[in-house]
Parts: sequence; C-alpha cells; structure tokens
Amino acid sequence: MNNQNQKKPTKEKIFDVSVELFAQKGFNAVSVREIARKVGIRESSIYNHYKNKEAILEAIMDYFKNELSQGGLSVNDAEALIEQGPEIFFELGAKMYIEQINTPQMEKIWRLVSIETYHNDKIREFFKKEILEEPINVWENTFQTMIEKKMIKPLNPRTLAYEYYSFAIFLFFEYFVLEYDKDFKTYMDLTQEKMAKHAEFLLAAIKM
Amino acid sequence: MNNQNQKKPTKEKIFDVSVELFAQKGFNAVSVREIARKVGIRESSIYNHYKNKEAILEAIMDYFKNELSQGGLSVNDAEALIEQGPEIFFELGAKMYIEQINTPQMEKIWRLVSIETYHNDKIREFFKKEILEEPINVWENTFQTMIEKKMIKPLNPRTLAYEYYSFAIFLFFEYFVLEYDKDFKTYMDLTQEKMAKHAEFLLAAIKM
DNA sequence: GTCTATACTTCGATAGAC
DNA sequence: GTCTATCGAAGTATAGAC
Repeated sequence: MNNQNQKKPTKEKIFDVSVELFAQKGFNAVSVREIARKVGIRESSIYNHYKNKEAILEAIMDYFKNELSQGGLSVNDAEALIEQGPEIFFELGAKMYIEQINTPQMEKIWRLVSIETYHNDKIREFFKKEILEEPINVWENTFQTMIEKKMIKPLNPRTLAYEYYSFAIFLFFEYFVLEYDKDFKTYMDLTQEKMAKHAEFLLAAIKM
Repeated sequence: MNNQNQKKPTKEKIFDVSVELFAQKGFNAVSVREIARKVGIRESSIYNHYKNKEAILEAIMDYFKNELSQGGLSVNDAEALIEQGPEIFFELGAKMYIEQINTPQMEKIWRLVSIETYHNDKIREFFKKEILEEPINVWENTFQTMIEKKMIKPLNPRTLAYEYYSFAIFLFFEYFVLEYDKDFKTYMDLTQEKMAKHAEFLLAAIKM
C-alpha cells in the first residue's frame, strides 16, 4: 500500500506516527505502547531512538519551528511590497498565513500545537511569542509604514495590527480546535475567503 | 481560616475543589486521589457522592450552563436598546461579556472550558453552540436591525457580526489560554478597554 | 458517609539476552 | 536495534467493616 513507508528509518517512523496520533488525540492520551504498536516494534525499542516520550514532542516542535522559519518575508521584501499598495500587501499576508500550513505533516503539527497550547509550557510560550506577539509587531510596523506613506489614515498602528491579526487567530482557533474534522481543502478555501473579506472590510475603513 | 468551608456538605466541597484543580491543571492531570486529599477524605469516599470522575465534570458543566442562562438580554430588551443608538448598545455588549465572568468560581470554570474545549466532546460542542454560534446569530440580528433603522451602512450583517464578535473570542483565548497567570482584575479592566476600542473602531467604520 | 483494603488496568521506563 | 520480561508508580473503581 505505502511501500515508501517500509524503507523509512525507524526513528522517522516513530516521528511520523507520533505526529499523527498526538494531533488526533493529544499528547497525554497517546501511550508509548500505542506508538510502538503502530510503528510495528515493541515499546521498549522506542527508547533506542528517543530518550522518552517528551523527547518525541520536542523533536516535533523543533521540526515545526524550523519549517516555520523557512517561510516569512524579510523586512526589505515587505518594504518593497507595501509600495505596491495595501490591497496587494493584504492579499500576500493571507497567502503567507495559508502557506505555513501547506503539507499534511505541517497541518497535523498545527493541530497538535493548538490542542496542547495550554497543557504544555514550551508550546504555550512558543505560541505566545512566535504566533502571536512577533506577527503583531510585524503588522504594527507595516501599518506604521503605510501611515507614513499616507496610504491609510493615521490611526494607532498597534490597534490596527490587532484589528487585522486577531481575526487570523480566531480563524485558526475555529478550525483547529472546534472544526478539525472538516475537510482540510474546504477549510483552506473558506479561510482564505474569510481572511480576504476581513482585509477588504478593514481596508475600506482605513484607506485614505 | 475559612470556617465557612468546614460546614459545607462534602459533595459541595468535592465540587469546589474539583473546579479549582481542573481549572489549574486540566481534567486529565487531576486524579481522584488528589481531589480526595484536598477535600480531606479518602478517595473511595468520592464515589459516594459522584458516580465517577466524569460525573464531577458534568456537574460543573451543568452549573456553568445554568449560570450563563441566567444572564443575557431578551430580544425585546435588545430591540429597545438599539433605539438608544449603536454606541450605547456596544457598551452594553462589552459589559454583558464581562458580567458572565463575574465570580471567582465562574472565572475558574471559564478557564476549565477553555483548556478542555478540545479534549472533551461535550465541552467542545457546548462551546461551539453557546459561546460561538448563538452569539454570532444574535449579533447578526442586531446589525440587521441597525441597518434597517439606517443607523449603520448596509453591509453584510453576518460579516459585521464576525468582525465584532471574533475579537471577543480572541481576547478570551488570549487570557484564558495564554495569560491565565496574570491578575484577574487587571485582565478585566484591560479586556473592557480593548473591547471598547474595538467597538469604537468598528463603529467609526460603519456609522452612517 | 467514611473508612481500610484491594482489585484491576495502564502507564512510562529499564535490564539484559540475542 | 529489537526482543522478552518486568518494575514501580499512578490511575479508576469496588467490597465490606464501622
């Protein structure tokens, strides 16, 4: 059925199965026995590859952070893009948001992050810093630049950043926590549409 | 220290201690032994009052639902209030949101709901229906009425409902999941302020 | 209603043979 | 690197004496 799977190193198999199960049931609800069973080895063999269960989660988070840091826009790129006008910039913002969830693997890890954000200190701190605060700062700068270029009204740029970005967090929460069982493709299309409408609304309110 | 506590029936003590611990650590992370220890009885005695651990959670959720249904505005009240102008109505909306978290007990249960919304099917369905969908519908009707009364621009009322209300969900998530350790009073004040700013921004964008 | 005692299960993790 | 075997800890829940 999936002969690619047979050749994978055991460590990688453990990783993949863990992502799958953690995203589905949550970290605590998955036992080392269950992971081992699905990989096709005995539970004790897990410990030849990972120090303990927590270490598997850490490996997943390291992978996640690394993948996320690949994407994103440099400050210079952003500056240049703002010149093109706010409409294009928002379109791109939505696209970037979507692109960070662009593989089945990453989708599952996003889900895992969502449902373990409270229960795990490291995930929560990561979420606060990298998913909330850092993007808010970037958007604040962006709005500041737009104001300086007299593209939009001179409102508080931090307020604008929250007005724009909190909606993305809401959509994120709505899907990954409340509606995860729905079809992913459908969600992506809907999200893109909702985010576009939101940007359109916001822009109409602040454009000069 | 708290002599009121000594007289309380054991069932009530179990309830209170469970709320406290579940909100602090999450349902799964709390053992029946731990609840019993804190109440001052043996673990087996718990089962004289509640069928099992799950039944304690169900009792807490029943209490929560009942408390929430006490608040809220009747449709008639709302109609009358809209007449006073959108500013006053938004102010009231924010106050209602805050008032549903107005006791330490309710605050803890809100927290519990937040962190268990994924892990527990019943809580998730409750959240989806009562905390998200129902209020969105109410706000959609409210905006529809405002449009009919020519108080605001004739935009899509459902879009407006999401523009307004998703921010409340975001604030909710931000506090109860990401920032729970902060002082409650401070949070309440900050939230009220943020929600007011948001309403002000939205209103400026849609007022006729 | 609470106690002691205990049954039963599942968990994460380790030791040592192959 | 995988296996068998096993440990200790912790969990929910029940039975029966008081």
